[in-house]
Amino acid sequence: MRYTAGMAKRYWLMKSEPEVYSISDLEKDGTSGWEGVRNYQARNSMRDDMKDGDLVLYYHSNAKPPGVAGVAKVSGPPVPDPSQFDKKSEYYDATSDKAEPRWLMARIAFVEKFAQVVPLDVLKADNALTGMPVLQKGQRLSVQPVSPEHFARVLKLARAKTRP
DNA sequence: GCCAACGTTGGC
DNA sequence: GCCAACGTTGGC
Repeated sequence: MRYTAGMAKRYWLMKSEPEVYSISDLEKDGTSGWEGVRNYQARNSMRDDMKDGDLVLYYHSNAKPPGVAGVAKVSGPPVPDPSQFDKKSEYYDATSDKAEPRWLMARIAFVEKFAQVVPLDVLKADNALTGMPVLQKGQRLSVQPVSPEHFARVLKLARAKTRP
């Protein structure tokens, strides 16, 4: 799919540890549910604000180097996170009601894997990205809003990377 | 592996 | 409702 910054209503950044689920895993699977978020602010974003077609910066945390590895898009409406009802899952939540699930998750689809990760230190060094939430010290939120300007800038940095 | 920052829990 | 203790995140 061809896309440009500016075509989505809203932009997001989602963090994943690549050893757990990387952009390449998403590429292989095509789509994926964003299971295991147990933070209310992140859940609220997925439940209330993420809409079909919104574009997502796919961020690799706890990686070498950490940084934005590609782009995904929100696919369809939020759905209950199945892991909350799975007793074998580390994300099992005995207090969640099946009729009124506590944890809703976004579904996302693969869009693009960057030729090279745009590393965190490059993001931090870029004046146009001042104020971007992921760059703030102590920012642990796994689902974050991104401004259209910041999204476009990160895409540009990804495109500017020299190819091997 | 360390540890600062942060969110959640639970005693009171 | 306060806040200390605890668990987790995530860069380094």
